[in-house]
Amino acid sequence: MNSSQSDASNVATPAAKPPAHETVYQTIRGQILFGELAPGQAVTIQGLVEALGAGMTPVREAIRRLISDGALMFQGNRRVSVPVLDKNDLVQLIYARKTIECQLARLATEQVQPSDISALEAIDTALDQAISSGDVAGYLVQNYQFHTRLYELANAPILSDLADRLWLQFGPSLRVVCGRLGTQSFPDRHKDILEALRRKDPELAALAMERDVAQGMDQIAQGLE
Amino acid sequence: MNSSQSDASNVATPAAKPPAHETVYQTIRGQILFGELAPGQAVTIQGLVEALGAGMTPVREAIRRLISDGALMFQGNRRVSVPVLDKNDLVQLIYARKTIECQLARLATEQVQPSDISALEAIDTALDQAISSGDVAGYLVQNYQFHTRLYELANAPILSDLADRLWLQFGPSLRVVCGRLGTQSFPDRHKDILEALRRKDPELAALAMERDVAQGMDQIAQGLE
DNA sequence: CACGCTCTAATTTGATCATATTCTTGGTCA
DNA sequence: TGACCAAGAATATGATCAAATTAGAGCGTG
Repeated sequence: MNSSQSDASNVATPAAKPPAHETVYQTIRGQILFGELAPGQAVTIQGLVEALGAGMTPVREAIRRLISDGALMFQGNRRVSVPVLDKNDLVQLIYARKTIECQLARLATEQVQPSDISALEAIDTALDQAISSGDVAGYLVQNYQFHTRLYELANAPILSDLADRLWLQFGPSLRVVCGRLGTQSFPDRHKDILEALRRKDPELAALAMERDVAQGMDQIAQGLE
Repeated sequence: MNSSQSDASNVATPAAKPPAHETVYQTIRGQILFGELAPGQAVTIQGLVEALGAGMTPVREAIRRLISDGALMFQGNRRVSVPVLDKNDLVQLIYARKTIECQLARLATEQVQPSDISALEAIDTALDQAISSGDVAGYLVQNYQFHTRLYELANAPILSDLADRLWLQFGPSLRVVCGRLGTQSFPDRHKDILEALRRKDPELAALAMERDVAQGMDQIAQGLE
């Protein structure tokens, strides 16, 4: 009868430890968005089991989720790899991002509070610092954070999920491009988005978002040669 | 020598039996789209294990995929259920369906072949028969088939995946509505889509698709009271 | 004689299952 | 009413089976 656990865990556990498969999922997801996994790279279950020190079942479940997300690809035989985008994929992603994320920007504008704007400004400041210091990984994280936080404001979980899915698909390619070009050439469209939020002008926000999306996807397109 | 399998199995096995988790996934997916699972219904792993006669691991993986698809919902504690749509969800689904599926209709129109139109007409005929005979399940299947086949023509896998995801989310609710109202009140917009395909007019196809989507989603909206 | 091809064996990896552990829940008793 | 307890379900592990890729040896040919 060890009291180490039962203590105060009855009514409300403040942070009921996340299941292993969730932790594994978030870890791999982060690696795909920001980190080690590059387009075309093969992903093995047993490799992840050893790398993450997790069991086999949680890793398998996480991989299934990521395949469903479009973040990983099931290669017909039993191989799994990070997808490589072609021109056609990119055109589709551009269309989807523009329609979905512009709408999220509109919805967010209608509901935004001053405190929300402050939080986004803080992220944008961190983003600027990452750019000026050439911190590619930091840039990617802050950029993703900015969009994610903005979309949370829209109170539109279904559209936000769709946007997340899209980010997982172009994330690896964006990382490769940024790794090649560095952070020097990013005019910051987020200032325009923030200005639109302050004015509470949905169409202006959508326009700024469209430019931001176009710019980011252009980077990737150039990276494809 | 039976040529069913061994023939030419060196280079490319034509139908190398799908893994169990794939089979289970497709089965549950079908049940969500057309069948037994209603919005709000609880789904247990062990229940599916017994119902499908499958092992536990494949069922778990299939459920993770379906949760990622938005077809099932993870209820915080370890419970899983079929999501219930509210008004806000429906508004988002309508926007996403219109933008994604209209674009798919445009792309399909640009690439459609006469044989493709014939195949779609055959599906539409079967759909009409299902409507006139009051076969709700048949209507749902043929309707889904019509859209899926059309989207395959667009040669846009990323957008098609997004559309599939959306269908999985409103599928259960559509089924409930159809079960209540029967099949009598469905003016068939597919004829307009087929006409646009024959004329190779992308914008006309997009318009017809928008009407079809609006009509279907309207049914669900009325079902929500 | 050397180069290349194919068939086979071994290793690596994925798929599945049986089982132990942990957590939620509903009932029961003080 | 509140807390404890038991039952059932989900999570997680490791082992086992099956499939596929790779490496290597043997054979044939230029």
